[in-house]
Amino acid sequence: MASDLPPHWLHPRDIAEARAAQAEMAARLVAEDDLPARIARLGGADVSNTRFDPAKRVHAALVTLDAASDAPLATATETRRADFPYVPGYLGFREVPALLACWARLTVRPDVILVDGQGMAHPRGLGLACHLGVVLGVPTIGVAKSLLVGEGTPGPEPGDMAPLMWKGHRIGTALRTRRAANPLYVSVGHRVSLATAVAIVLGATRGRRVPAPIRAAHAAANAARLGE
DNA sequence: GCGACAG
DNA sequence: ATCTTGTCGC
Repeated sequence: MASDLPPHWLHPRDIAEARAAQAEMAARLVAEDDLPARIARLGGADVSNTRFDPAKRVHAALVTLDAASDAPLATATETRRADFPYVPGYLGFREVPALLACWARLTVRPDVILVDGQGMAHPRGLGLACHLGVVLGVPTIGVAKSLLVGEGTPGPEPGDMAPLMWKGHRIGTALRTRRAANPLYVSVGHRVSLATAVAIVLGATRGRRVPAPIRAAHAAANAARLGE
């Protein structure tokens, strides 16, 4: 399993090496639909950090929810020392390792994972969601609460959207999921088209700004940090 | 050279 | 990401 993964994804020595690894992963990225026609289970991924922690720990969480009821079907968390610092544009190298550990122990696997971070709406088209998706070979969607690059402002009503543009090309969709709340920035992660990604996110929102799978993952990651 | 900058 | 209560608005 780990044998056919890019050689540098785990511990790049420096930014230049990380960039090269992203280029390798970008070459494997699939931006078209290649997932079940009917999504029965939705996954959520998130990582929380401990402020001023000398051990530099990260607390990752992966959850699987029943797509129709939002009922939790499985949860896995992993706490470990971050082996890579937070550098805008290279978040995957900091968070993916712990998320892989979660995936290994997740008893019920989702059809697609909603990731708290950018997908292709990234300087080199390889945000956290793409990174996780390519390494796992699983469909993923990037759902960010703020921008890394690009611009686009949707109308005020839930469901309103605007193309997320950057340097003359479309990299995602700025989506209003709740009135009077900042938009969400949805982009392709892996094996999902942008249109499908947006439809899935909207379908998991239900009146709240952040879709249920990510809210659940966020709660699980915080529990892991505050608990033991 | 000066900002901007997911989590 | 994290530090933090009440408060304004739909």
